[in-house]
Amino acid sequence: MLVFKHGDKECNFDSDSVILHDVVKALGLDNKKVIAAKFNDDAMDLSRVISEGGNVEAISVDSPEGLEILRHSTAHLMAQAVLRLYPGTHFGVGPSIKDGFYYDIDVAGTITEADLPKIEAEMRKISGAGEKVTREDLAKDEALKFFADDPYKTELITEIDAPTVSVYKQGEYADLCRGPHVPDASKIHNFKLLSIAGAYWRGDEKNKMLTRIYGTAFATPDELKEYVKRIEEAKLRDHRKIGKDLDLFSLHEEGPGFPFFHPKGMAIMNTLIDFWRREHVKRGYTEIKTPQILDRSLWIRSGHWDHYRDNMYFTEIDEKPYAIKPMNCPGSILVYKTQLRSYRDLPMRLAELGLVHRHERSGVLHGLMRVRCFTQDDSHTYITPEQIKEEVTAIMELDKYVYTEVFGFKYSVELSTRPEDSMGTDEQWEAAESALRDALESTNTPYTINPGDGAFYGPKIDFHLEDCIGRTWQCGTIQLDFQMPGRFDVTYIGEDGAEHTPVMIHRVVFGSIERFMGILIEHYAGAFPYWLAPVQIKIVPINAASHMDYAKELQAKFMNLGLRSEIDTRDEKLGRKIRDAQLQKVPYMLVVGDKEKEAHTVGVRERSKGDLGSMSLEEFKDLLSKEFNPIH
RNA sequence: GCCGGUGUGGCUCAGGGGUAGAGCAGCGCACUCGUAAUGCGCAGGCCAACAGUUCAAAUCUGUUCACCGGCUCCA
Repeated sequence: MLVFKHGDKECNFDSDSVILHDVVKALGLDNKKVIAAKFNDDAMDLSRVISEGGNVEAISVDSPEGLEILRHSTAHLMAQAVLRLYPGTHFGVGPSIKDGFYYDIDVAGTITEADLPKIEAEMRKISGAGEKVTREDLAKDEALKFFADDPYKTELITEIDAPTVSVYKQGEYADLCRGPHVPDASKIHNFKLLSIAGAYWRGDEKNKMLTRIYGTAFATPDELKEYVKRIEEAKLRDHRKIGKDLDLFSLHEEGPGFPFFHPKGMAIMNTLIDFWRREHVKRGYTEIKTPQILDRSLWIRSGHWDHYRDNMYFTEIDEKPYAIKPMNCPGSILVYKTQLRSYRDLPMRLAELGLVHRHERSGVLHGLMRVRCFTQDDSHTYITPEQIKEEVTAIMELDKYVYTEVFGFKYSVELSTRPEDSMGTDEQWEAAESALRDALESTNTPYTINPGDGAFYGPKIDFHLEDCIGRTWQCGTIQLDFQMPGRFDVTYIGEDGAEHTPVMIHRVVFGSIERFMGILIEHYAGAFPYWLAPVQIKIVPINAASHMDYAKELQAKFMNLGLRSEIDTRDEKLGRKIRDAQLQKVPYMLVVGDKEKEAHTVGVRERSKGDLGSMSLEEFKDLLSKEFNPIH
């Protein structure tokens, strides 16, 4: 007799084996949403035959686990449809991912986005027919025979470290797969194929490029609709579109990856820099500036020639080789070394807004997010080994303030360890890594480890901000460096009167100012908070002729106060001028007509609150002073 | 760099072997207007570049460049 339990419920079967679905039913757990079940914590198909007792739970399609199974099964459904439409297609891998699934396929000829509806229609046909999904366990050699004409599955099977593998079949399609899956295709209704792209087999660019089809599936039609809407909203926030609409920056064929900033984009960037400088002065930093182009020998000495050459640009001056800087550290070191330094000078925090150039492959360029030249809000901090923890903690504090309090981002922290291509000894790396770990743990900062992703000269703590679409962007980083100081004979005189080698911290907060702006544009959807808005106040005269003098008088006052204002000088109707100011996302619109001109007031309209009525200029300034503003 | 797609006036896009079109923006004129689009008119493009096929190319072919979606890489 087999005994099954779910919580305090129990059922018995007077047989040697039983189908899992029957157990689920007997325990009263079955309903239309159930697509799989857990037996002793292992997720399994409902059709699985069980020959021992144990704990059983139903997996519903609206649970995270169920959704993952649904999407995985949808990938199989798609594969079956593709096989019908494109016989002879071979299949790579087709997992479920965050927000959906993909399948990498090797198809004769090409599939384009225009073919997706056709594939989707075939999928609906199969789903409508309720194609059964069945599982079979095969010994490895049987499986190899079964998939003999499929090079991808053969490669996968060979690497599996188990005597048997499972194969899922639905109609003419069969796939090597761990499962579990929905019992039949009729469980799959709410799906959509999204896009098509190339992807290397097993993610290795040395391998063949397969065709990847992305899609998604949800438990309910509403959730699918919601998701599609979210993608469309994300498109509206695209910083490349908003950057054009709000006249912030542009990109040109003449300089791919080298963004051009327009006056309004510079207003934002300069405000960010203003904020950055104030914050750094408060925290004991001083600022330097080092050249764009430096002798190649410097880059050989720093190790960049050996480890970073492929990303660098080179040039020649008077027949001598030079390099365009991809990082600011060697320049900073030259500044440090201009004097003999004492332990009393440390920590020495040399900040630099350095414009660096890095060669990026053409296919990766993306608006402001991925460019070939950008400004790092860098600092190189020279400390004694004893100061590591305190200094790293202080930087983490700065990051937290900037990310959450000023900009309202969520972020996560990663510790990246030694990469393959790196310099230094194991002991140095171990010491550096444990110093960073210590700083993270003593501040109770949750973090994950990203093995092998450190810089070539040291491990790092990375800060990942989450944007409106849930994408994460690496911004801040804190890198511990035991290499450069030694390479450049950087020293300080200790209390003991002897020469010592300082530890160097490389760190950025914004990361790249250009990219940070891109993230902010998407984060705010162009509606920058008052302190950052490129145009803070739009003055809207009701009548272009008779109210212009007053409008100009107001603007002069705002200019004096250092506020960014514009007058709409067009001979248009008021409604039109308001609409355009709204579309430009200007925080405050000041309507001025006869009434205001006479009473020396302004009609205030706030972009999200609407008309606030007339008030004196003093009252309006008072209103502005209540706005969040970290540079006051 | 790789795979696929795209490239037409400032912007968004239609057209597609017979010599280029719309809406918005711009300019002009009229209206002088109170919180999300006033009307009429004018002007603006060697259809990404270069080669080729053709009597004829924006349209077909090839190459290059840029952009878009991914992959790999990355701040």
